[in-house]
Amino acid sequence: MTERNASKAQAITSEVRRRIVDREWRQGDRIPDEAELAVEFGVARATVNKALQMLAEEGLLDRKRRAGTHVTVNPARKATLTIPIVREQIEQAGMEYSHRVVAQRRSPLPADVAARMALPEGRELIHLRTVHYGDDKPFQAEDRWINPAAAPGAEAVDFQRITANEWLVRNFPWLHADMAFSAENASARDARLLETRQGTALLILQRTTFNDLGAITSVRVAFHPGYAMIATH
Amino acid sequence: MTERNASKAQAITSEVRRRIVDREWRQGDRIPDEAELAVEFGVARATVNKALQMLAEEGLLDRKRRAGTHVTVNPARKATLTIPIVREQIEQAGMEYSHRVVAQRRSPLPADVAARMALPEGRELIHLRTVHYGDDKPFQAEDRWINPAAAPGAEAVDFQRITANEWLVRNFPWLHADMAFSAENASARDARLLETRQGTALLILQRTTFNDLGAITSVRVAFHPGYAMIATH
DNA sequence: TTCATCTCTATGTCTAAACTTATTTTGGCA
DNA sequence: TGCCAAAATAAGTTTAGACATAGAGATGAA
Repeated sequence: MTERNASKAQAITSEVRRRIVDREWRQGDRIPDEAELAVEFGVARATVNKALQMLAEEGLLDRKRRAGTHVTVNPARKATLTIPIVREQIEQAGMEYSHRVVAQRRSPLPADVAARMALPEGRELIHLRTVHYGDDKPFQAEDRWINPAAAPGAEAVDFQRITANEWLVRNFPWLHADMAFSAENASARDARLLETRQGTALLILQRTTFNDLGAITSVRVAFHPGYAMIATH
Repeated sequence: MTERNASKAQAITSEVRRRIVDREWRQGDRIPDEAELAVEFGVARATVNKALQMLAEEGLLDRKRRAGTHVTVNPARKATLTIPIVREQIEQAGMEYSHRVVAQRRSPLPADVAARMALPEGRELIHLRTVHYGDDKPFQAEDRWINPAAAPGAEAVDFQRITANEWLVRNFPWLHADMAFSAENASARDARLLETRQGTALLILQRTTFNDLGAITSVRVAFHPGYAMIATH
């Protein structure tokens, strides 16, 4: 057993992980079944089940009824990204947060955003452009569309006082989200808002969220040059 | 209850999620404790516990002993990214996969990579540059360092036949990984390998993996222009 | 042979009950 | 009033046992 101060299930995941990493159990091998491991570790089968399910979710094990549990051959591993709230992220970095609403109006939806939101092109939504600053240096520029049909009350909010993201996240939890990372050369507008040169490579995060009434919001976030989105596993 | 054909725990997560989305339970509200919900749903407390733990992991609920379960106020939601194996990704898109090893040699570790791998600068590792193609169009260019101390046998592998990623992933499961996404303007080399123009914005994935012997490999992947990394939740 | 059907097995799920533990609440004491 | 210790509480974990079910393998019919 590897761990000391954890739950039994945790200790079992650690030990199984160790056996895989140390290649006692090779990729593709079938490992002993739950009942056997329960005996080996001196715990109930439910405990082994919990441990192995965790490792299966992690992508280290493949489990199938009747076929048993195998060490994954080609572990296409997963990473969890936490998308923080900008203000919290900036404040955690010890900087002073501020933001500026560059534009706020009702506008007809352009085709690309309409497709992402599964709404008809030309529908009038709230269109918002905001720049977020850390210690007065541009941190990210967001271009957001908000659907009042799925987020009633949005028209009445003063987004100078509370950021759209915070207001939405606090009031309209979503059921489903699409997300994509890409890179773009800064447009003239991006460059102006982020105080950089046109053409600079920017990390772009495009995210659309949905609840049972449809798309809530779709946002394109352009991060300041050099920004890296970190994930650890 | 919302779901029909799922487990009881699943049905409970759906129903609780619905109550939150429909704002029957508002952000910050304390929800009934496990015992009460168990009675309401007519299941054992363990089943409610499982359901609520799932929602807590998702970031929708905050749970504390004695204090009870609350709807998260500022859900900084998580997204799971699956980092696929290039070849599988290309083949799944219906394209024909091929790759070319541009360079393979032992070289002294530069400072930035050394820092990421927690190895001394100047240590001689295997350095590999590979381009992966889909239907003969460049898909990604990778610049990889492999530590034979953590991945014994790496020197003897013919990386023309099997890609480094596949060989490593199949033979050396990792315990820990660091990952970062960023954007860079294509260098002259990037541009040549990806058959694009210098300065084009490229999505860069930087990943370092570790096992109990230390850093296994550190790789910088430059995707072809326009590539987007997708996550759904 | 090939296909359909049956059987069996390892995982999936649930339950009731017990015990553990973090944390809040309280109540007593100074 | 302020502080500390004790009690209470809600979640965390485990257990033994049961039943459900996917799906691999065996069996048998065509």
